[in-house]
Amino acid sequence: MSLRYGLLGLLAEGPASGYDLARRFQEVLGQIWPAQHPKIYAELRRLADEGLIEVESEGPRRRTAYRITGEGTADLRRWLTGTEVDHTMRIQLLLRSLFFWLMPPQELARQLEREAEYFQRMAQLYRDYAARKDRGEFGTGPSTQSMRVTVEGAVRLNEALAGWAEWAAEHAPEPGEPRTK
Amino acid sequence: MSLRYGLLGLLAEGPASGYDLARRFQEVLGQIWPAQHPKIYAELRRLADEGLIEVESEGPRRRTAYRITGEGTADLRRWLTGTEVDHTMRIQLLLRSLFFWLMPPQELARQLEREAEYFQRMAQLYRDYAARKDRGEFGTGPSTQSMRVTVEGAVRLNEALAGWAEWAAEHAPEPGEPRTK
DNA sequence: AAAGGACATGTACCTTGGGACATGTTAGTC
DNA sequence: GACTAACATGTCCCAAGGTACATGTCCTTT
Repeated sequence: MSLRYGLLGLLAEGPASGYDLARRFQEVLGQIWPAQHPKIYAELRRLADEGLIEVESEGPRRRTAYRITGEGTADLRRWLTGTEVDHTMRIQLLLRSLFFWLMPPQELARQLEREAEYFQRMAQLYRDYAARKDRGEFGTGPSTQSMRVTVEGAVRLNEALAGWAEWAAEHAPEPGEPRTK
Repeated sequence: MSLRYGLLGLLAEGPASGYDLARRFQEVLGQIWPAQHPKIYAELRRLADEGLIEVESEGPRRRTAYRITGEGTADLRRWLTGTEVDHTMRIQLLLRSLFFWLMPPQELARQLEREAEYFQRMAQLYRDYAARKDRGEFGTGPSTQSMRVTVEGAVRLNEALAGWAEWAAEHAPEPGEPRTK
């Protein structure tokens, strides 16, 4: 249901087409909550069928922009305030880290370095985003303030993982042999 | 494929039954990489069919313990060193945070407080785990050292999210109205 | 002796997510 | 006038994940 409410939430900021929404998912939520366009278009049709959104305008190239309805807003608010937050994370690298002891030390060192770089890069990307936001580049309305909070979360998450990858490189486990027999 | 390699990796530490594996997934990986028992038993059968694991022993109550084979070890190592790490996260709370501006301020404050508590609690849980590990309660072998690294990651992640939730409460967005029309 | 709880494994179904493939349009540029 | 990039929407199928339901065993406690 998260994709559904993600779309509804983005539409609460203003009308948008499936293409717009796919781009915004990619930009802000690429790492946090990825969504492919086929799923987005399908969900939009379902939302429209249920009356939670409606067609706002039709443009060139079959572009169809939607707008959230009163019912849609109510449903979204119910989700936000009335349902439990799902705390599952699925961080594949952390799963892999359980098995670092099976990797050749050199290979492990190389991988951890690359990972640290990756998370540093992502953190910087979100920090830049936050700076632009703080300069007022995206306006100062409520939804922009919300976005700022989200971006802060992304920065902190990536920083934490970057720091961890560096720590892990220093605390790398000794290589070992599996108990095959 | 992650569940598959998660199981293979846990079996590399020593023989275990589906029930054991389900418990260990729950204990260490509950938050990081959840796995339900139906999926685990199904995957174990597939792994056995492919010769990556084999039956080690059969006990009371149909208990069937598996052991990893040489092929299984090779396959696991190929995964660890030869495939790209998947960086997607799917943190639902961060998705929700984009829409905090649609929540009544009081409700939002309450939710953020609960979330901060939750992440603090989880961080503490993993810190305790780390402390027991450092005291040598689980041995000192390579796989235990690996586990220590994983636990450190879990601690840092939860601390980061707890800190963020507190920060978010102080930087909560003004409530706003969606553009229904 | 009964009952409850932990042990142990499974089937079935439904939802979600990801990737491949397909198609056509409009605007800009060389 | 031809080409290319970005715009824009979709179908189809497979893989992965979650939940409900089902079944039976062994041990401990009352």
